[in-house]
Amino acid sequence: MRHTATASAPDTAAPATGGRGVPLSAFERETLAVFVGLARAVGLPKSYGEIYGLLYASAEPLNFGDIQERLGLSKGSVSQGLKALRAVGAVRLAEPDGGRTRDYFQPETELRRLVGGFLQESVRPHLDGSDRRLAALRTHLLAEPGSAARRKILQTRHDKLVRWHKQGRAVLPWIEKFLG
Amino acid sequence: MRHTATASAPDTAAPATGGRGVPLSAFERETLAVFVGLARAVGLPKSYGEIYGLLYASAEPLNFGDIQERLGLSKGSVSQGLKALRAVGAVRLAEPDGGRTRDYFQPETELRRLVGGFLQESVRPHLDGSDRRLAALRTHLLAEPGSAARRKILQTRHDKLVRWHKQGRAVLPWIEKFLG
DNA sequence: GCCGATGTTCAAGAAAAAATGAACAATATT
DNA sequence: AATATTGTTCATTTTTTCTTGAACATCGGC
Repeated sequence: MRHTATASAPDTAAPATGGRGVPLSAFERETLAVFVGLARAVGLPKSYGEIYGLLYASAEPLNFGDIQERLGLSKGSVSQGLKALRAVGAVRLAEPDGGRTRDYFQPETELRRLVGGFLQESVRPHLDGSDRRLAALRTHLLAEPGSAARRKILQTRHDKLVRWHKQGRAVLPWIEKFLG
Repeated sequence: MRHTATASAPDTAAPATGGRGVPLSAFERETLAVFVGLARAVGLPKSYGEIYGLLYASAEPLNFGDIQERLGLSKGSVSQGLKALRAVGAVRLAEPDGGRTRDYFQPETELRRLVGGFLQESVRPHLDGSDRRLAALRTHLLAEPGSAARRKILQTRHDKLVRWHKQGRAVLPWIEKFLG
């Protein structure tokens, strides 16, 4: 970490992006932008993208305080962001180096792991959730009123939906392999 | 459409989900739920999922008024939703049948087209946007200060990022083919 | 065992996204 | 052409999501 200025900071007009410590270089800012965009595209909060981006643009591991200072984020955001990013395997602890007492963080830079973690943590659950819904659907379909023809069509639709689901599941491992 | 009750409706306490016309059947509600979930997972508004879901659960094509009534959505939402869904190729016009004057809508039910349209309309643009960013990054990287070792690391990171990008692009057509 | 330094949790505030509705356009009907 | 019907646009309101900050844990050193 750079120095104090943690709780005693006189609220020095925190600019849009960028904390009070060492300001971000052009390289860093652009890298952040890339990952913020990516995060949003994937439905993650901007701050997560910033955190990952900062780590990615950093040759050395950073600790909690570094991240907070340089990005000008609240402790809460940094804490939650790191937690989530670690959960999907996008961020890891650096090996505990000798004298250091605080945890230092590094980005996972292998695309395969990154995507794998994301699919595992974010996509799978969705698929599983739908599984239950689809089962329920099958039941309700039987109770659906209407002509035989109508029923037939809905039947077909439902079958297709189930098939989609299976295909969806099937592509995942495939994608991972492709990126390996 | 069913009947009047358009502008003259006495604001009959519109329930959470469900309009004033024919209420949704269990089958329809569950189907909606599936697609609302899917929409959210993909970053689309809930209402888009509802619209597509309703069409999907419908054996016959529906028109603007049908959709608005059954879902209890505002005209604005239905209009925008249909527009967006048509833009990604998820919804199509039913062939103009004889006497009908209004447009009737149908869901696209081929997974390949659906996903293809989405990738084309939503993912591609993101990739293209990043392309420019990455170019800028390369420039800034040269201006980045620090030791040779540090520069080397950042260089590597950046190269990896560019490679990811290429791989990302490469998987897309592949996914489409897989779902064909 | 107490203190200080680090981190976490979560209620409340801020920001972003989506839905609404009313004014406006377009199209069909008479 | 006038009018009624259908659909679009967009400023405003509502809802959802993200961020903040302060109270509360945890851990290491003394």
